[in-house]
Amino acid sequence: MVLPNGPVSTASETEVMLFRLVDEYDRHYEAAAAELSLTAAQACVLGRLEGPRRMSELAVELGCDASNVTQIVARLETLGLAQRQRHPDDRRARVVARTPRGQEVTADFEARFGFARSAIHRLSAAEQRQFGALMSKALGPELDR
Amino acid sequence: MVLPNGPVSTASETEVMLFRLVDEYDRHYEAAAAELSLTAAQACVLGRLEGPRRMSELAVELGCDASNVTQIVARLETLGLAQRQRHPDDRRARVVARTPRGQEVTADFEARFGFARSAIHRLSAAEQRQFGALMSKALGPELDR
DNA sequence: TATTGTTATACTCTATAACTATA
DNA sequence: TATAGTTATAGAGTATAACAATA
Repeated sequence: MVLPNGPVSTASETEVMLFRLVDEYDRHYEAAAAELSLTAAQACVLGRLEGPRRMSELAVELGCDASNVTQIVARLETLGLAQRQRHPDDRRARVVARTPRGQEVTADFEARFGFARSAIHRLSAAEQRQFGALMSKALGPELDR
Repeated sequence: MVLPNGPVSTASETEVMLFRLVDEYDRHYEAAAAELSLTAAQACVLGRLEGPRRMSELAVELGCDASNVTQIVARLETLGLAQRQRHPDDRRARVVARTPRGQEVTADFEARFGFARSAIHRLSAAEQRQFGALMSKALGPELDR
């Protein structure tokens, strides 16, 4: 459950909208994963395997402990969606990649998780640009990652 | 971990910004809770206790099972932040409310979780209105809850 | 009989600490 | 010695099923 609090008494209308936006986003994300019998974390990791990734890279990217990545990737491997191999240059390291089945599931997930797209497509092209610019400004200097 | 996937290949710039916005929101939420030794779920439930709430109400609102609410509220009770009492009119039901200490912690949490406010305050008043209107339009008819 | 909430159970996420293999 | 990853373990979120108390 990653739901934000409901609107607080001092919240502006804009804050309330932001809260709902985040809430809907997260709910749609989990629902799309569940439709494929995946947890959000599994869908999340699988989605990041555009190409072979090192375990450590994933941990940094997700901001979580390496042991956590180990477990999730192990599960994806059991499910036949990902595979670990030794890194050719550093035999301590491992690289994870999607299996062909993992590719399919990823595509399926992205098709189901249409929230971002469908939400944005309710806006005109000009509104989309405006929206992006406003989010960028709102996020401010935290953009570094 | 409720991180969305990284930008997919077909993602528009606007989608990428939305992804980052949601990501930052969730991270700040969890971090603020952790600073108070709370989990996100605990902070979430505590934040919803503006007044006495029925367990069943909370479950519906959070979109989760009642047994889940029982556990989280029980933990909040152990921590001295909330308290359950029998509903005066229906002795099957219970109402949960914050303790005075729970009030303090809630205020503290909201002060720490300044993300929404600080993000929005990077925008001018006119931009805030625009941003709110765009989010509202993007969310579309899902606003019913 | 239906509803509210709890308990028991099981699975997953997550982190910490200890460990193995490699550098 | 330091780094990459795993294993063992424990706390928490979550759902399902069975249950008690009340309606």
